[in-house]
Amino acid sequence: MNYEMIFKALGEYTRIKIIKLLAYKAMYVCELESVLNMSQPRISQHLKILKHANLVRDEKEGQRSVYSLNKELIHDVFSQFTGFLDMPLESLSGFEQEYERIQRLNNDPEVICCKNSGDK
Amino acid sequence: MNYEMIFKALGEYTRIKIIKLLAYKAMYVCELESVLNMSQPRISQHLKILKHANLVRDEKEGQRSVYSLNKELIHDVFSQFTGFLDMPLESLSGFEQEYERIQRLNNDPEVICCKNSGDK
DNA sequence: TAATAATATTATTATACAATTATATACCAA
DNA sequence: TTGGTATATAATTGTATAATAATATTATTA
Repeated sequence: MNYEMIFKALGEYTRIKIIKLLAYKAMYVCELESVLNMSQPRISQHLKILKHANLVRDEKEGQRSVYSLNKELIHDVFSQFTGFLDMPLESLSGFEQEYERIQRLNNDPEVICCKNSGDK
Repeated sequence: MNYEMIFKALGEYTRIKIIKLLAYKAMYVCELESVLNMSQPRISQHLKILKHANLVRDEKEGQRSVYSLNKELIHDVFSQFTGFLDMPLESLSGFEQEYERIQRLNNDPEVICCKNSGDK
């Protein structure tokens, strides 16, 4: 689960509006266009970003595309990120070096940083 | 609750690392600096963004600052955003025009968009 | 098959963001 | 009160992102 990509996709006003509308109901691009009163390329490009983050799905219907919200992913990313924060550091891939450096800090705070009185 | 600001703050790799470390324990800037092995201004600037989003708090301790994670906000933003998605459109401030345009679409699909056969 | 509709993609431009370097501020200790 | 430590801010540069305008692609229909 790529938190950075998903939160980045969520962190933009136009995309939040699109997500909210798709939460209401699945829509064609042209419907989003009229409802949001925004240009078609603008909508399409934001939909592309949301799709890459797996936040929406699309289905071809002739010449149209119906976009729908992937609510499960939103639920999952929230619960998994909460779990990620609660997980012990030493068991997290991607934090090996950080965990090592924290251990070194715990053992010998003077050497690494905060030269004066290493205890808070 | 400013979803855009909060999700944007969450959507960056360095900040995710900082958040994870602060979830482990509150830390000084200089500790984050050594643990993440990143420059001090880089850390400080990301902390500033996180603080503006209310994701972290800081407390002065002499010349140092202890930063700690605001876990409640993370929990709140997740649950409130889920609620936001489930909320009926008509009761949402900021979606008045969109709601109106959707109603118009429902009444007369031909006029607004998707010229050919307005039903999916 | 020509014309149009719906969507996607590309090019361009302007703005936002991240990282670095340099500097400033505040606190502490000798 | 001088020197050093911890943090913050400012200036700069490079990259990423968003919006628009223009074009391409695909499906539909006349």
